[in-house]
Amino acid sequence: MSKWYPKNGRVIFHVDMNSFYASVEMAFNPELKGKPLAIAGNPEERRGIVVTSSYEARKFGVKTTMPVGEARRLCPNLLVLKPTFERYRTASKEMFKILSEVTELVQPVSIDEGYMDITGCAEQGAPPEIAERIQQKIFTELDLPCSIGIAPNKFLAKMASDMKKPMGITILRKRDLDKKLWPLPIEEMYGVGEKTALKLRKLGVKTIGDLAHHSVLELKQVLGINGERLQNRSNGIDNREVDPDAVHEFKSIGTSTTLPHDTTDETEIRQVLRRLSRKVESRMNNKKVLSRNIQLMIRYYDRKTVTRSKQLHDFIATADELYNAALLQFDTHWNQEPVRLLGITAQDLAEKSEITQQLDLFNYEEYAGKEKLYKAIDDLTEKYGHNPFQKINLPGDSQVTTSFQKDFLDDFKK
DNA sequence: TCTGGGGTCCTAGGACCC
DNA sequence: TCTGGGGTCCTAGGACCC
Repeated sequence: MSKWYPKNGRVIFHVDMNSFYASVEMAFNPELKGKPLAIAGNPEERRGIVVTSSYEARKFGVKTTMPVGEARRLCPNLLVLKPTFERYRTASKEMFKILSEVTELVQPVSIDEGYMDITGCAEQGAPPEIAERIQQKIFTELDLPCSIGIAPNKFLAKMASDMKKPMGITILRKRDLDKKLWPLPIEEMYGVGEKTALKLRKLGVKTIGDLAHHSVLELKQVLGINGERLQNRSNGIDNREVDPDAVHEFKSIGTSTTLPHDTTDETEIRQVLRRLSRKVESRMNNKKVLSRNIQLMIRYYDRKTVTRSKQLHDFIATADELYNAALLQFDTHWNQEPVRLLGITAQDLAEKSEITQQLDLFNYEEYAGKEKLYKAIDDLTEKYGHNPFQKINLPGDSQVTTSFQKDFLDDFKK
């Protein structure tokens, strides 16, 4: 047992669902099983790229991000379904529930993958046995295949889960690096994308092993701090912890849409911005957050993309406020060329409850029962769709309390 | 056949302050 | 007459991931 649970080390799992969206659709409709299937948007709306495909489709060369037209050409019998995110979210929740039964140290990283730290799970058996049980449970209860990587840290676990698919379980120990990790082409390393791979190739780095043994000085010159980090990873060094709370600490909420056709029509553009604002508003409401920095993204007909953001004086959350902030950015920065995509992202987020507590800065304790006050504010927020008090929440704010707010607070004075 | 939509992290320059 | 060094905030954009 000590062989599996070292005194000075960790045992990390990376659980990766195999072709998740396609597998969920197959679980939902078993008639799809065994058939070449792709999940993709609507080509008429220019959203027609493959998001996920079944292994049967992959045999024909169908790949993620491939336009549907090309996928159909490669695989004439391809079945194409639009994504049904509700199903995926439900399946995802069930999957993570199964992981949580093993340990609470589960960190979801996306809808279909997550890390687990099972260092303290010795009494549940050896790691490969635990992995096997998890895999079987997800398969029998949810009808979904997954691969699991077992390693002493996140990076190696991630690389391991990729090595055998579908339904693989792969152990990657430090002593296996030279045989299992280092021979892989540099492009397959997690964290190395197109640009970085190109730079590394220029340095003569062709494999992960080359990276592990390259001059760190040169790597830092070309890639900055990332060069050193990537080299550490390639040598199996990664101290990042499995953080179950990370999933709650989101930093931005954004939405974007590719227009059915490029446009310079400002009426149309405003309508789209309205729609995006409402969507961001509703997602912010769900997460009970406010934002103080709104970013507008414009992608032009030639795919050139600009982002323009602005730090605001107040925290905002309503669709109107989001729209106004986004429109201001648009009017200021649009270069009159045809627009292909628009996006609005709320950044610099803060929890509503924390902002409400800033009322304390204004010594509103003088008002009867804080809890009662907060309750009343919540009721008003519910009624109006936004917190009518947010404008007085920040110190140094030139905006004064409105008469409505004054009256309200006066009502609460003893 | 042209390339979606959701994110995170990092860098770099300018403004501003001490 | 010629300007250091450190720090933070803001903005824009790049790279990467699923």
